[in-house]
Amino acid sequence: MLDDRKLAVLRAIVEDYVSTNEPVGSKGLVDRHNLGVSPATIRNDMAVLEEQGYIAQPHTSAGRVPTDKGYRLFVDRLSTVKPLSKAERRAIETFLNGAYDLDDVVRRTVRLLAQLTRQVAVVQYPSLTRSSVRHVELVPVADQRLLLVLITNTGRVEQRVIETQSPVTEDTITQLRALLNTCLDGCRLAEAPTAVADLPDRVAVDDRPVAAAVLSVLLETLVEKHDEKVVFAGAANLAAVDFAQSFRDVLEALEEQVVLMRLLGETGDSSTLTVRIGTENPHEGLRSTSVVAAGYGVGDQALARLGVLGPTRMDYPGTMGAVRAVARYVGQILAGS
Amino acid sequence: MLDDRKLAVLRAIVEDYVSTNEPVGSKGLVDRHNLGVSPATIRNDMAVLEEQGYIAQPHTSAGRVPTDKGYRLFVDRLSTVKPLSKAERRAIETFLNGAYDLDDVVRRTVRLLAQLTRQVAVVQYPSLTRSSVRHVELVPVADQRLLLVLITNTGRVEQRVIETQSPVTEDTITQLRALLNTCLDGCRLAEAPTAVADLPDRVAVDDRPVAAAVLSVLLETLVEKHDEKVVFAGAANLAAVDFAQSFRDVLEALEEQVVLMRLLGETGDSSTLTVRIGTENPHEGLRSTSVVAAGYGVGDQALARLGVLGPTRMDYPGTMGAVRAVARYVGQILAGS
DNA sequence: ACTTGGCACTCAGAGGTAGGGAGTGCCAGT
DNA sequence: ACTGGCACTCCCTACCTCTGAGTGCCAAGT
Repeated sequence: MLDDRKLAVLRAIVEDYVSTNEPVGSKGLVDRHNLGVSPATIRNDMAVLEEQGYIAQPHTSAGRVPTDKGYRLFVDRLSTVKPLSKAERRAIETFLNGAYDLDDVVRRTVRLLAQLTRQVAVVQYPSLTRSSVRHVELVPVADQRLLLVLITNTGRVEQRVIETQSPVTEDTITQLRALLNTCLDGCRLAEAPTAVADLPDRVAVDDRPVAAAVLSVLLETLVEKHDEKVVFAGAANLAAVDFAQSFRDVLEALEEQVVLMRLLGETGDSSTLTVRIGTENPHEGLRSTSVVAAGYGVGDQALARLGVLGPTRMDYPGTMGAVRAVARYVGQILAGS
Repeated sequence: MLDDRKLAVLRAIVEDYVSTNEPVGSKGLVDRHNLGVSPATIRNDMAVLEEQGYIAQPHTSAGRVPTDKGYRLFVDRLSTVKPLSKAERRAIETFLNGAYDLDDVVRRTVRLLAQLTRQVAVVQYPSLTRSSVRHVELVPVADQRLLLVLITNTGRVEQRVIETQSPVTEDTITQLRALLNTCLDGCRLAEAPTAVADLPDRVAVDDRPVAAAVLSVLLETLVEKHDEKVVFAGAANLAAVDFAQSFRDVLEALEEQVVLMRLLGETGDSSTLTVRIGTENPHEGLRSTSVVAAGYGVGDQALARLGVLGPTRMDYPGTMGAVRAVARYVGQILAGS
């Protein structure tokens, strides 16, 4: 269907269009790439590519522009992920090594990624459910108020206030704390609810109301999937682009946690790059954007995802290289801390 | 210098320009406001106002537009803060009451403020230094690694990892924890460093290296002023405005923590509204924006600030009302939790 | 069967021009 | 001190033309 030269032409069109942001014509193509044939021949190829839906004309008598389908083919078969330069690698290292807690790691990562790609970077906090309990802490903060602190092996710390019906003694707290930790230590968060289900039964009758209150808050914390935090940075880079739709839509989408989550896609294996181009995108307002995302995590288990959002007209090889490199490096950082 | 009518004219100009976004002329002015005089008279007044620098013409034969100086006068002497409607008050309550921890309070506040004003909202996390210690927790997370958790009376939780030279026993941790809490309980963070200065001297010789490590991390956490977190939301609302400079500049400024901090101004008394108009602004890229900010906190002590950023052409009375109301309400929420 | 040069055709964008209209400043009269 | 009248300015829009890049197609060449 598409011989080698036609593919080469498509690749050339994508590359030129990405770098110039102008519809590319047959003449310019043969000038810039040595294709060994005349413009007229290229025109024929282009006609075929257009018929098949890989490229399109903004209007008659203009050059061609890749369609989403064209970019898709380019990404799948015509490009290779571009490894980062030494300088870029070093930048990643120095930038991320200074981080001192999870919050800081995420903040730095998202800024780094935005800077590297000159686009909008999106980073999801390591998922709670896939990680495991490192420690549970129960702290009295007032007469009838406790603070529950949950620390996971990814360094994430969750806190919730618990209101109790009656004052709680120091002893009860100590007992509960010990109980919680024996039940939960090292436990996968996904399995935690069952591990603590019988908590109220294991304390003195007087303490049961308190235990129940603690339990309910704990469960709430554990199942809080929708709370998976996502942050973004580099919105300013959007200004450089002119989108099909107003980029108000894009900004609005970015401020919606839920949309952002879905944008990155399902958490799958680590280090698998996902590319979602234009209309492949779930969200209405992001029809003219593409997303390059990857999972990251400790070992080969992905804890969460991170990625980049930009115009469909994007340097895919470069962006993919940056995303992959950053994802790997963040994984290492998390494993080491 | 400026008689009452001239002031009324200026007020009318500001109001009209804010609502229509078009230079306002003498004819329209007398039509929409009953000033009781003819356009020609108004023209004379406008000439004076222009000469004094309160208004300007974009070009000859166009209407007048308020200058920064004009807005300043308007804010200082010609307008009153507009109280919110009942519906808006209720919205604030329902929106903020569901919050379950500090993070959530801040997140909700910033979104609420953005929605109410249809502009960019900026909220600073309650400052550490002004609040006091509610509890310190020390948790072993690995052989040679401790987690220090600091809980303040504003509900803020700070965590830091501590690396120790050698393994630490459970006993040592318990002792240190108790010691820290007796030293620090209820202590103002500003005074905390002196309160714990002698920590290493109060433990057994063997434990001193550990105590020193803990102490240094704790001090680090306490003095970490530059880390004052600031968040913003509602960037999408910027799209509706056309700025003098590219709004890339504005977005870039918003993503800089430092700039954002300075934007809100010095933390002063609670509930004092600060308005900074156009060039009064410290930052280069924000010369065509105004900031309305207020302190918020528990009681009359301001812990931090929050505010709104928008075009100089802004509904000042309404914005000021919203900022003031939200600041007060957040203060209540913090006090009650 | 593919490639090529030639050629007529199309159409977006740049640049130029004219007319309308909103607004002003000034002046003389009340 | 205010007002109506009037000449003037100049932005904005609509309309025009013209240029040039790019195309599709065809007939000839390999």
